[in-house]
Amino acid sequence: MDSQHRSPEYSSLLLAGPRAGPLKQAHARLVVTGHGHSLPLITKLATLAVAAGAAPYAHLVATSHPAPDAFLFSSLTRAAAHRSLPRAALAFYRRLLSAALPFSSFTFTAVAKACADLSALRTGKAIHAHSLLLGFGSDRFVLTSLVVLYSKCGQLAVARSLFDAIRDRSVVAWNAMISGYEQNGLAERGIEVYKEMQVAEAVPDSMTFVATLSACAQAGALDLGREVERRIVSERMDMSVFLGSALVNMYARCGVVDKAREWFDMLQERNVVTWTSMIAGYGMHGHGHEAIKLFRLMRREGPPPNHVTFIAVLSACAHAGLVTEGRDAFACMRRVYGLVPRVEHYCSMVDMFGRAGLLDEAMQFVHDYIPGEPGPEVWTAILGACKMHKNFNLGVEVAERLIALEPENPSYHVLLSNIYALSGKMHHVEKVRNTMIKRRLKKQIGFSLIELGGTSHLFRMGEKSHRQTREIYQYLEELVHRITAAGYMPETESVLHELEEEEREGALRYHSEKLAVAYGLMMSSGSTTPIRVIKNLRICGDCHLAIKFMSAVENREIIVRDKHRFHHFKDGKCSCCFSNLNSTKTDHGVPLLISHNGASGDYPDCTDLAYQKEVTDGAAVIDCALQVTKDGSSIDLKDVSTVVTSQFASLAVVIEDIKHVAEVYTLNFNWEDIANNLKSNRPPRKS
DNA sequence: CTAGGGTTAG
Repeated sequence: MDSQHRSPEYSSLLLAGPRAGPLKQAHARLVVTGHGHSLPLITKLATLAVAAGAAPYAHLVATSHPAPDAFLFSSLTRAAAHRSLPRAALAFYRRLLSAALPFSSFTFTAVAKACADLSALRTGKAIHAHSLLLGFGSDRFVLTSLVVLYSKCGQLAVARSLFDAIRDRSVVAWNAMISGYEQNGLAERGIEVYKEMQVAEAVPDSMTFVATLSACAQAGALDLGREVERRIVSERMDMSVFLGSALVNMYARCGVVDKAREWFDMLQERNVVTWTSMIAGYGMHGHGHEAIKLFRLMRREGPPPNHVTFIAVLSACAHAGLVTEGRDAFACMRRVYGLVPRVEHYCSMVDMFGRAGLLDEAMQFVHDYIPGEPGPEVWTAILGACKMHKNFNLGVEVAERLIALEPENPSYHVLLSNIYALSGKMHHVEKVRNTMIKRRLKKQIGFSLIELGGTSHLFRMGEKSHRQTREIYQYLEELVHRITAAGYMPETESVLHELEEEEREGALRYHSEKLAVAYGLMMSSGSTTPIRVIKNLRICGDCHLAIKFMSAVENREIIVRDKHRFHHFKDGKCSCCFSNLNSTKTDHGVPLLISHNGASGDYPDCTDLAYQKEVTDGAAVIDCALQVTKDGSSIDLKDVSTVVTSQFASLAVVIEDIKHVAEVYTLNFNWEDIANNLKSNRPPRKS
């Protein structure tokens, strides 16, 4: 609008835009016309160069200026962070430091994002401390960027404490916190934040819904997913490709494939993620043919598939026994799309041959296609096939190879003992067991969840803490009698030491998934809605068989989502086994609400302890640095020590963190004085 | 003569 007020030089820069070639021409013009030292022009030039991806050139332009100012380097820092050039952003930030130029909060948001992109926790902490030293400790933009930083580095407790410290939280801050939990596998906590947001009457935007739907997908929280969908529709939100994909993904991963497809068809815009989510949804539920059909359509009229698409396609083929289709897909991956297969693709292929009983082909594939020495993932896939098709000699060989590769990994010992158990060599099973005990190797603990009437019920093997324990066990006993009468035979030997499974002899009938399913059936007899259970590990072979029978004798659809996929049990069959896949009908109607926590949540493990420690340390750093005066030149030692000694446990951490800031950013403090002062002001120990 | 921040899908 005011282009007539701008100099021709400035206009020529704008005209060049974020393109390296034209920018260099404009640069030449600046030099020739004598504007080569104009800071505003050089700033615009260098910033555009960063936007063009030419960070080294921008760096050269900026540093060759005789008197660069703060505006120049902070603009460059921002531009680089924005273009996801984190290393360049940090380099420009260091220029500001070494030139002793002033900082603004804008610089910190940029450089925090750069650290987040790099997952650089140590540098990120130093930048955090530095921002505190300069008095930006309560800037809501800086705090939000730090929430993202600590989330990306897996430090959720620190992220949360910073989030809590934000006064007047913006929707961006809420979104960052929801997505932070979700990305770290703590979907339940993300959902809690979404609910807190409602209570706080903060206004959500489309990113809020995208993040929340992802959390729902991860947690299997179908009811909340539907609620979010209703809001999206009733508020007439713009259906961006992000939002659309999030909806497809939510429905697909919650097991409502038809609804996922409805959205998929309805969307105006579909990209590779939308297509991949839908294909993966089909594959996960055993609809291999649908997956392939959609993949073919994608090849004809969709965006080019990528690595993730091929993982979905190959896994769908493996589970549906579509060997020819899988082979074709694998072949076109590199030839047509130039994608180099990764270990996941190799594993899916091996798994595919293995499941189809083509063990020789699997071995041949490993030999012909996998470059170098195959990794443990590939051997594990081979082993799965050996187990399935009872090839004990090869199985033992492979398991021993795996143990040699990673002696401390408990799951390989479990696999070996499974093979021995299946082949009836019980004395070998005992030997492996003893080895595990001697080396203190423990299996992961499994649990299953079912949500009824808005309350989530968690079961571990042999769980006795539920208030209806007696009824549940009684119900399960009766159920086992009935399925036994129908022909069920416990897979005793294999279950005795099942893969990644709850163990303890004689307790196989009380595996967590059996308890959860029994509870669901008991509490809803007479109903026709499917039973939905989520398990954190893979379902065990015996439970798989038992639940097939349960679906028949109870005439109920039972859906179990395990670590890898969905199992739709109906009429004595499961959707995951292509050999008995006759009915491919998906669920419909209102299912029992299921909730699930991916990692810690209510489930007692060591995570919460770790959280406690983080909170203390993080709070101490913040409190301490807040006591430091704004220009960073002097510290009131008394104030610092008062605060820090109240957080006595984390004294060392505080000193270390601030020291690190000083080293990197050449701030001159007298560390010995500070340390001594802090120590002498320690509170008396409790007697 | 110079901008303007932090958050999204498999």
